[in-house]
Amino acid sequence: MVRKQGRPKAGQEALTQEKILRAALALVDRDGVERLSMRRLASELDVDPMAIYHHVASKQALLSGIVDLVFAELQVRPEDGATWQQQIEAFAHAYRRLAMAHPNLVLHLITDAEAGAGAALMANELLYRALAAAALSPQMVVRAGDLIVDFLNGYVLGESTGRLGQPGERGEMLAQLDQQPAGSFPTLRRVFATLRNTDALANFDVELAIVLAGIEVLANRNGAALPE
Amino acid sequence: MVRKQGRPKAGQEALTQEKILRAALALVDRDGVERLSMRRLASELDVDPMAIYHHVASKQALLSGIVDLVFAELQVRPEDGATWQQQIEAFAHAYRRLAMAHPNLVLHLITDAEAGAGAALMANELLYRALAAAALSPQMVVRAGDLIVDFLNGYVLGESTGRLGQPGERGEMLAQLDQQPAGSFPTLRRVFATLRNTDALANFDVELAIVLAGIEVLANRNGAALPE
DNA sequence: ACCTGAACACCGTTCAAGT
DNA sequence: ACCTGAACACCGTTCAAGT
Repeated sequence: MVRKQGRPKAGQEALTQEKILRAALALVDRDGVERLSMRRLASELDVDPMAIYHHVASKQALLSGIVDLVFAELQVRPEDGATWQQQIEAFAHAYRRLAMAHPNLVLHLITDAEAGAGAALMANELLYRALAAAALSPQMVVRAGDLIVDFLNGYVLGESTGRLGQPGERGEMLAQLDQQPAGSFPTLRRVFATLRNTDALANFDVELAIVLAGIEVLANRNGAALPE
Repeated sequence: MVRKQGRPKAGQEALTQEKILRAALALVDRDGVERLSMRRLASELDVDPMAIYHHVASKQALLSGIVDLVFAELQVRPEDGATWQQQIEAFAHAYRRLAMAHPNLVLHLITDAEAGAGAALMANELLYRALAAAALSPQMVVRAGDLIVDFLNGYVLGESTGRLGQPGERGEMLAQLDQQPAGSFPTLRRVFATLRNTDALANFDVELAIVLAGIEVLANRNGAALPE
């Protein structure tokens, strides 16, 4: 329990920002953001709590650093022969995979805008390239891009907070519904009646397909494409 | 600063759950969720911090209570002559209005699934009724409903965290872009070049319209509607 | 029954002091 | 230059004590 004071001698590993961020990410992945504290992190690193402040400015900066770290993993290799729909699907899947690799961080991933800003740039470049290939006007490229990002954020947020617990079950909602007076919420009952014990499945892909279909409609309806 | 101890006499207003929740919501609306603490709330109510625990079980329960309170305000009057698109638009606008009335709470509104569960039931009933009217199969009603909710959540989250600060400016992103080496992010530059100083506008409605167009495509493509 | 006040086990962060 | 340790101003929550 006794630690050396002062600068570590050669041979001892020094504390670095990278090492701090990695440890913090591991802690968040394991226990959740709310269990991340400077003091816990320090004890994880076997270091005085205040040592961390020499490498990161504040807890806020620590979290942004983790977000950056995770966003840096986002890589979509642009396939050349792919249609614009396939490009967007590839991006969407990469984004979802990234988010679900760190479910406890999803809220911050989505929310901490100025962290991941660099990654956001790359993400939008990919997205806009695909949308421009769909022959949308610049205005519509931006709107369609925003829509896709909004949808993705909403989806991964729902998924990470366990909106639907397990395949097939729509847990809380069905439970709630069963407590309501008979005759209330008729449409809900009708829909779920035909759905109970239906396997839940590629919801993500279906929702994305609807969005893409909507964008396609707009593309066909809309003359002014991006100038080359 | 000296307060009476024990049960308040007749004539003095007693502390109630309702009063606590209202004060907490006001505090959140004014200062943000992160400034909400039991102790601050108590001092706002001119009461010992621990008095609150007699009416709400924990801070978590307090937050859920606020979320419930806000969701209870969500009311969409179903217009009879409306098309299913108009019904969904009405719902979407009501949801967005609700969220933007309490921007500091949006994250919890979206995230705290088991709070607002009752409101979620009503919301989904409205949504499903509209989608069933679009002649979608039960499976597709659920997917389309989820998509709309995902989109709405993603949108209001972005809007509440100031994704785009003010009309016309895409602040952070443009700033970031200007710092990058020339030639990088070609599509982004091309899109924004034709967009700078274009007024930002009814983005929400455009994004929603794309979603509705996508759902319409699916409705036409898909035979098995809900049985009456 | 309802409110109080001390206490416990935590926080993030500052700052002077060590090596 | 880098790490430590005490200190400050906070937290949420428990529990015994007041009226």
